[in-house]
Amino acid sequence: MLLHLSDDFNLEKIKDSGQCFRWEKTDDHTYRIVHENSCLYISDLGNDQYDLDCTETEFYSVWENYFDLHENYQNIRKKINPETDSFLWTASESQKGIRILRQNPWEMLITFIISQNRNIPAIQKSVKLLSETYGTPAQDSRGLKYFIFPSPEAIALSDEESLNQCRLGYRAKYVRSAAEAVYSQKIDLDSLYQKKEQEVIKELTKLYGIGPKVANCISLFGLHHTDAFPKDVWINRILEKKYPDGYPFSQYSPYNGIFQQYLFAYYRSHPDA
DNA sequence: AGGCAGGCTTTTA
DNA sequence: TAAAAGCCTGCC
Repeated sequence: MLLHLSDDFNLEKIKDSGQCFRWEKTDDHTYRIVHENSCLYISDLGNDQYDLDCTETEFYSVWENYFDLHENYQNIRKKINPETDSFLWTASESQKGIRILRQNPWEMLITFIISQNRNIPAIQKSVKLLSETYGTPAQDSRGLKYFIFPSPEAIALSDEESLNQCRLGYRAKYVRSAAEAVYSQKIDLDSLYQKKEQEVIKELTKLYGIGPKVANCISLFGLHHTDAFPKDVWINRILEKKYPDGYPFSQYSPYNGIFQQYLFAYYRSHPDA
């Protein structure tokens, strides 16, 4: 189906923002995206037009929500004042087009445990290996195979040797432990959607291998708590250099997480800014 | 109690 | 060789 969008939407910027690790560029304008049980080819045709190889029914039941299209990002960016916060304004102008995807919380839990102390290509590699080892195969609209992200059960019951072959390193024990916690219902991820941010972080950091940074990533990217603010090495450098007198979190609530993405993506592409 | 150094698997640049 | 969307453990 053909889709016209007037709000911020840039596939390349979303892909490069480091929130999704199962996007694959298939040609200059097209990405193949795996989300839960579905797989989508989406092409940027220019002039705010997009071609999606799905039915309207599937678009409205799956992808409209996945891309967070009910939210107006242009409007959110109006909270940024170029006079009082020139750095965030520059970052947002440069990186507008990023959206916070509504991804699966269980997948984000595992993905961001894997992310610690690694760069993005290495994260993609492990997520791919996990999916190919423990996920269910399916066929996309072009007849090509893709893998649905593994269930908690599949990882919780996996044998140690094959899990180690997913190149998780010392994180393998964290991944297994998290899978066991979800599989045994020691933690109920869906219940976290309604809870307050502070409570969510508290629950998540109880899990082995999940500290404040990863918990905030799961909250932002898996539960769509747009006020969550992951502080990684890059963000800490920004806060030190650009906001020595403090960052105005309360002013930007409840969109701290969205603005964090602009800062993160901008600083990574302009490390000397 | 709370803070901090050291270690950790593997990949990437 | 160092750094990478960090966290755990042990020591003070």
